Amino acid sequence: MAEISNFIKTVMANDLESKKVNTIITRFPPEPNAYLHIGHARALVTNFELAKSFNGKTNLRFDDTNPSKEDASFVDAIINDIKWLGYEPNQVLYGSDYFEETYELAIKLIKKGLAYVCDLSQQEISEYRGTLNTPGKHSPYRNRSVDENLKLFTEMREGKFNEGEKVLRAKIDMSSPNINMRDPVFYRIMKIHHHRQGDKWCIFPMYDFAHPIQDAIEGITHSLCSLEYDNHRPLYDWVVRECEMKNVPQQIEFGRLNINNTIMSKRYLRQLVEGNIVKGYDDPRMPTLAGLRRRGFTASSIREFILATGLSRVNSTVDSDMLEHFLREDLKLSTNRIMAVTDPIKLVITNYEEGKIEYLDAVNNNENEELGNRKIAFSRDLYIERDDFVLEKPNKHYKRLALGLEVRLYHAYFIKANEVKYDESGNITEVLCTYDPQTLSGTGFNERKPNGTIGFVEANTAKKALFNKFSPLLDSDDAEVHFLDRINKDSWEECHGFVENGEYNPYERFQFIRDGYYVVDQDSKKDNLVFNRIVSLKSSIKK
RNA sequence: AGGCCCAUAGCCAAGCGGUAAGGCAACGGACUUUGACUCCGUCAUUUCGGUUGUUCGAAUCAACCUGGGCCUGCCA
Repeated sequence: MAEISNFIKTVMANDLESKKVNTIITRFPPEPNAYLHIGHARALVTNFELAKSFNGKTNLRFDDTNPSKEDASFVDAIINDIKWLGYEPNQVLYGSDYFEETYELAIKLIKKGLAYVCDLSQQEISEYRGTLNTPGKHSPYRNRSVDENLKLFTEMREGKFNEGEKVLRAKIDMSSPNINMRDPVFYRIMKIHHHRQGDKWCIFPMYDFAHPIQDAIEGITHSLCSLEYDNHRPLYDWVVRECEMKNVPQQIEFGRLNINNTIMSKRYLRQLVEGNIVKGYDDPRMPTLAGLRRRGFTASSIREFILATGLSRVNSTVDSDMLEHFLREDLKLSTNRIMAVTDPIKLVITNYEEGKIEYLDAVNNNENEELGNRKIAFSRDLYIERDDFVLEKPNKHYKRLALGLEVRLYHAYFIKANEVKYDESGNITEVLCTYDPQTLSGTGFNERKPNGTIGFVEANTAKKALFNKFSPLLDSDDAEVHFLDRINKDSWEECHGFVENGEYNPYERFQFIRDGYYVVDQDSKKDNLVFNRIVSLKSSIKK
């Protein structure tokens, strides 16, 4: 098991030391407006693993302070993904459940003279705020009396004003070089139904006010977030201090995780789903946890990937090879390896008895005897992968079949290619071979070395299968305009092939000997894109 | 440009004043019932973005420079 990044551990350890505390509580605060994707997994795994390593706990808290963007439909999916990843939240909480306390704290700030109701329009607030280079100026409403603010704020809550008419603002410093400190808005009016609170509220706290309060109320010791909240930390601390919260959480920022050639933006993922380019957030092409799960990724491989990849105060873009590496690592001992041919070419063993089918012993996994053996069919008529055959051996590294060469058929015999048949257009339709019965796998035959080992499937018994060659969703650098177009065209190639007719359980993972292909199960009742297998061995083809 | 943050190999990432961990990728080779796996080897010394400085000693400290990121929502 990999360990959590030193960067965060060190920060944490120092902090614990100075506070004389010996346990921590973290929280994972998704906004319920999308599915979790592999990028979120960094925060997710980090929060949970960190708590675990300090003997602490992690709360799941839905950050639902803006009802215009959120709805309940993502809540279950998020909980499900977290559990699938192997984590059990200490509590499942909702930011909106603290609205009453949050409101009381706003009153407290007003009484302390640190918050005021402002009548400026949105645009005016923006103008008064100043720019990066020039200080802002005070709102004309900044010096309202405590009593007047109290009255107005109460009326805001009672719904006496329209959206946009008034907001509650903190009174901090309009000339601060940190624009977040220039009297930030803490409450706005939104006459919208909230998925959890119903119509109880028409004023909603902003993230900057609500989040630190929620953390403090829950006793969160360390509030991890991404780099862009760095500028908000002074405000976070201000809120905790001025609200006189007993618990003082520490905000720690770290970089986001990206994976190359993978599109991670919520906006684009939403477009894919809503535009019906993919079949939902759990489509195997999606980088969501649900999509990766259907693509065959294991929870443990994702956890290990996140831990191994580390984190720091830099947004990182990790090679997708790394993700696949950890999947292979996880599957290599635990899965059966069955054979399949994605782009078939007929292979006939001319010296094998016509009409006979024999069943050979095949090891399910060379590295894990416990997985046992299975029987695979073998006969005169086989299919092999089209690019496992070439007329002439091109170089010394070529370890597949060519005319005149002998290779091993995996789990079976040595065969030698003697002749090729063509169709009218000159395409190869059939390779004629002879086999050597002495060379059966497992018999210890070692008088000759074959020019490699290739996979095959017995033609009469094989199951037809539809494969998709998966290419990851395109790079986020690509121009927006071409975005959907490209995904549609290039990310999904189908091909018809065969899988050996084994007794494997269709819902069990196995490794398949070609990299980058996924089996499509057409028989599924649900839809015809059920990916129940992961294809994870490293590329067996080198050009 | 005002403020803050960041910079170690193709990609991640340790290191926190004592002479550059590890992983992925790549490349040699051995082995092999997949070219996988495993094993062995290679892969930052005009070296840590650059330049100056402090120091017996600097990736680590300081200053400046360069490059990148974030911030002017009643989003989170």
